[in-house]
Amino acid sequence: MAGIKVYNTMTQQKEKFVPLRPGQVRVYVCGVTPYSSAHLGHARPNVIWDVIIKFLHSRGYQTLYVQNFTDVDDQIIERARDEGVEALEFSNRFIREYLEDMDALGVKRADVYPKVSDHIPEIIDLIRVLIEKGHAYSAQGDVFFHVNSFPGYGKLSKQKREELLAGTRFEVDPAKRDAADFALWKKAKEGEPAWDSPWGPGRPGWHIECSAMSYKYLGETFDFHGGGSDLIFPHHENEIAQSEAATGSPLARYWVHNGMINFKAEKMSKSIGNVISIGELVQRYPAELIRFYLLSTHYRSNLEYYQGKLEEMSRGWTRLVDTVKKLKDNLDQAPGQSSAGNGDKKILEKIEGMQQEIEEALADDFNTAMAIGVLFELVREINAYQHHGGKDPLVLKHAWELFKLYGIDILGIVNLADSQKTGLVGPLMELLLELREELRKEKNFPLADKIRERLGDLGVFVEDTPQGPRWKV
RNA sequence: GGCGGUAUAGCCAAGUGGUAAGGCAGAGCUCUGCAAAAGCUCCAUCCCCAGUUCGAAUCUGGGUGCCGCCUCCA
Repeated sequence: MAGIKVYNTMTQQKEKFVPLRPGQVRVYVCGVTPYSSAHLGHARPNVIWDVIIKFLHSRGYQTLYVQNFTDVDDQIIERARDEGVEALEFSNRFIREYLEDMDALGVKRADVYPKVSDHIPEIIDLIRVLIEKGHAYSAQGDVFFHVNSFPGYGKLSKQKREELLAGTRFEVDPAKRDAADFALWKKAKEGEPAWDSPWGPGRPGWHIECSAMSYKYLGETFDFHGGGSDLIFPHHENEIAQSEAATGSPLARYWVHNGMINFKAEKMSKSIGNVISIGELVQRYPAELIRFYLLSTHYRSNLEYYQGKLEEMSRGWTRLVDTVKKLKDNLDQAPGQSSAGNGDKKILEKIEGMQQEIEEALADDFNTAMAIGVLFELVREINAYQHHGGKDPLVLKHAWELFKLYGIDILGIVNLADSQKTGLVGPLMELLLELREELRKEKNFPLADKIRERLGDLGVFVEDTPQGPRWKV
């Protein structure tokens, strides 16, 4: 089986993946600051890591997956105050919604979702260590990380320290020794949530929570650190500085960053306001279609979204899903005995080859786009086989197993359930189609066509196949 | 201005130095009572210039365009 290779932002190349502990993979992915509804841009890393985790499981790895919530933050405090509610109550609402959105997308939950508000002591401990080691200093109730004390600063984003200072466009806090120094602890302001600390009441700065929480749950060094490419600087750079200055060990072995989703050639972003919420999306489209869209492009590339994009995607996606559904039906009805003719052997070999291609694609920096491409080759192959009358259960079963493993279990882009066929609808449709079949036998085509047409008006598509009529909503 | 990434058919998109996966759209055909579905066939020499090489979309150098980061951001 193909070994796994991963593109590492740190080294800017694909590397062979070797976990720190044999058979076990530890993953930290930066989550969100919960002050508004999750949007499509947030869905991307979640779906990608969902696939990576499931793929690792299929390869026999155990995983420990942590994703944080930064629930102590300026925006949260501000908006909660506008609404007149407690900051934590405010953020908890969006955390719940976030988790529900990810559930709706078929994302398996992480093992731990640590929140900043639950880890203040750990954060304080870490800051204390950094001060003791001379990497941080307190100044009138604030604590800053001293960037010049950490020689590796800039190694992830490939920035030079001097140039970072030159590019500063914001007002520099006069309490800082250097403009590039960043806050580990912020002195409390009037009316803001605050915790006691050795430096007085206050709250953590933005980056320190990830260092403290990843250390707590995953240890000094773990395997994957993920997140959007917009986090490379300053967030991940600062995490590295804090963690590595404190422990002396590398923070993560592989840095994995996903590309942005653009709306009209511009990054989808809460601050720009051009977002499309996940809640809205899952109302309108099947989760599997959304995942299909997200996974059709390699995770490191940028991805476009625009009105009608999902409709466009759905045409190809429907062909995939319909093929799998029909295949499954035919397999369930197929005779138990395999005839194993010569033609059947040939296609079995082809299917075998496709499985290898998919494995290689996923192992090669999680190339889901290529894996989907191969799945479409299988679609064509198995449709052609059945088109020409092939029905060897061995062949059907093999094809089905690939669709099941990759299409359903790992990528999550295929759904078999017809939610709208539940209740009375199913039996009623069966009755109607049975009667229509009798009309067709009697060559009463005008009436049969009328039924099909009227059902079409209702959004029910009927097609006549050699195996009898099929319908879908 | 600095740093990173990217540039492949009408659109989306993969691509490991050896002569361009896949999807959508389009054209023709087969099957079908019709329709649909499905199948078959057709549809690109890879931004520009120079170089390395027997051979480059793939490597090197130089351009140009686009995106991201440098301020909160998945």
